[in-house]
Amino acid sequence: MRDIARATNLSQSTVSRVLNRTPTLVPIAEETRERVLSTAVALGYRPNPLARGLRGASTMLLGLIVREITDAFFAGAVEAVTTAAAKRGYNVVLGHAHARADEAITLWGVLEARHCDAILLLGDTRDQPRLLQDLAGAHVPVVALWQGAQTAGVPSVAVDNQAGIRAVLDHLIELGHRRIAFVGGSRLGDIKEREEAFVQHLARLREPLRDSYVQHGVNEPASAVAALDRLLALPEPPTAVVASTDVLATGLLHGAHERGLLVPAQLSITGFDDIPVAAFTVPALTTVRMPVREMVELAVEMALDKPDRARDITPQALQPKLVVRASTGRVG
Amino acid sequence: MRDIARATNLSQSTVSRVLNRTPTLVPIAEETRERVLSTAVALGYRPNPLARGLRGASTMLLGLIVREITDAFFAGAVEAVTTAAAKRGYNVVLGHAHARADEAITLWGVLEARHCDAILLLGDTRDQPRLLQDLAGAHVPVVALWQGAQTAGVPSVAVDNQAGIRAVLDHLIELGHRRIAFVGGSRLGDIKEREEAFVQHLARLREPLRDSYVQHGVNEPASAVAALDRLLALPEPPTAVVASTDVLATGLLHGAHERGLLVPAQLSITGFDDIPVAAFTVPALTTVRMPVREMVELAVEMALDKPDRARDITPQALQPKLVVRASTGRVG
DNA sequence: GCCTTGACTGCGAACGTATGCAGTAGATGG
DNA sequence: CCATCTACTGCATACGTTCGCAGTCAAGGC
Repeated sequence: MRDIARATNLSQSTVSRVLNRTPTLVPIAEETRERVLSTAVALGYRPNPLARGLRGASTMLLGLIVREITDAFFAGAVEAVTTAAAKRGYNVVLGHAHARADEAITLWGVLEARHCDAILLLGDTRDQPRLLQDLAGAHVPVVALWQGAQTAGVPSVAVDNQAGIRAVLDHLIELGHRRIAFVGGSRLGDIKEREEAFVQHLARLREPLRDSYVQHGVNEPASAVAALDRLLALPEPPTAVVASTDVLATGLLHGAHERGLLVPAQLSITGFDDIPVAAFTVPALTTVRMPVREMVELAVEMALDKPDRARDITPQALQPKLVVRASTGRVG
Repeated sequence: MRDIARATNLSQSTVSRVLNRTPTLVPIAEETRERVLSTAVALGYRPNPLARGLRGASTMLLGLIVREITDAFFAGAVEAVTTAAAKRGYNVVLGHAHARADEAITLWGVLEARHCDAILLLGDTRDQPRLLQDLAGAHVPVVALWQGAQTAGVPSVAVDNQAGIRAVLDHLIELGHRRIAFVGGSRLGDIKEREEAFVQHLARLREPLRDSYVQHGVNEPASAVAALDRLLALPEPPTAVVASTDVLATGLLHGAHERGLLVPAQLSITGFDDIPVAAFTVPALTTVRMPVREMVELAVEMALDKPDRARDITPQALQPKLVVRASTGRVG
């Protein structure tokens, strides 16, 4: 920038004012503006975000803490975030928490130190109350995604898990299923909400919930395989299994095939999220499509475009949509 | 930092020297050091990376340009990178190129402007010669991963694609297959090397390569399904298909199932990469395991620990390993 | 012709850190 | 007792910006 000032015989401050097209208190001559801009281009000027941030201005950095990036669903979400951020000229600083909340806290500190303009939190971290506490007292807008609906203190964007589960259950009931089991990945956030929605909706439909029909584990295919084994060992094994995520559903499909069960003839399986691979499993997975892009867009908008109002907004949960494919069929 | 200086009645410069445990020219009294450190902790001091970078020092930022983060394989790689970077106290700035090389160029500029200490390039970008040109003239160490072996100008870490393909082919031949086809995702980098290795090794084994037995597309399951259709329509359809990636193999499994083909009884399918879901497809996928962590660790080491020597190093390609699962069987 | 006004532009101080160089003690040797 | 050396510590500046404030110059009103 100093080079530009020298080349144009102007002061460095004037150059700064021109380049920021800022709604400045003082006016700038049109001729000067053009002269500066052209020489800026000629000299290949690139602003230094470090110096800008140092002065307290925007760093154009969006912090992103993601709990488990290996998860296909979150990978897609990260993509959506980078896209939405890039659209606004922002860069994304990625923090990976390895599913360990204490690391998330560390990351949090790091990102704050980096003066990110906003921070997005992907995936549930409510098992770590201290993190949310820190977050609430932060001087950077924070928006949480996929933490479940009732996140206290932190603005969040959620999906209507109840509606999704209702759609899945109605679909299975309509196909004649009565023995429907649930496989959850953990007891956190969205997963927990889906489990509760499962139990509640079954009760509302006056369908019995049998013993041990709700299984837990971690959100990995292997865990689903183990849960399936437990379900099949029951005196009255289920004819349909609702998985709380597509990742688990993938494990169920695999487990069923390994044990010689035909899907959907002998066992119907549903997922949740509609990750890209869900359309290409064997058989293709009936699941609930998550409006990832919409949710991310909304979150980024909240975080960057109207950060001051973010705290007040409690957006209604966005609506998911049932996608029927080949992994569900009439009870056999 | 100034607060610490005030609290300890020392100058800010001394505090800086202590906190950086720098091999300083001038010595520092042990007592002072401890006094500074304790008050630093007490005041909850956090260094400001912006200011540090401004002064020309390290920003502790690792730039990461990834071509397609939705790809399950790259998602795993990103995880490995964040882990390796965190181990060294580095943060990762994520750039997503959306498979568009021109965006990668933009990102490149952005990351350079952010004064990243090093930049990692994930996935092939050799279709954009200008990018590599810029990279070669960069004043930041750049290391490329999964660009194929013969990357000119830029230090890179590669996998021995030939060895992987040889292992797959030997395995299939041993199972009695003679009609073996190949499905590639594109004609770039690793994929291209795998295709070439396929053709070469078949020739070395004196096995005929039939017409149209090498199919192309993009690296998505749907593309593999289309390729499979073309292969099955041939007068002599293959008994085994080698996919250049697990993502494509997933599509092949899906396509085969949809068309009523039993895997592996009627058709054997192999992948490449061993993405996490490969062990849980239906049936479980025979594939080639990519040493992702080792490769990433090596790349990060090259980029951060010995950047000056990075340009000279031409690491031998790391060795992949055949993983036999259930998607391959004796020719039926 | 002088003063006011308005339209610009430049000056200079911050932001938080790193570091060369100059200072200031106390210790030690002559 | 003075000079010299050593072991520290402080001063000052630079890094590339932003922005409040002061300065300059021409035009216009009286």
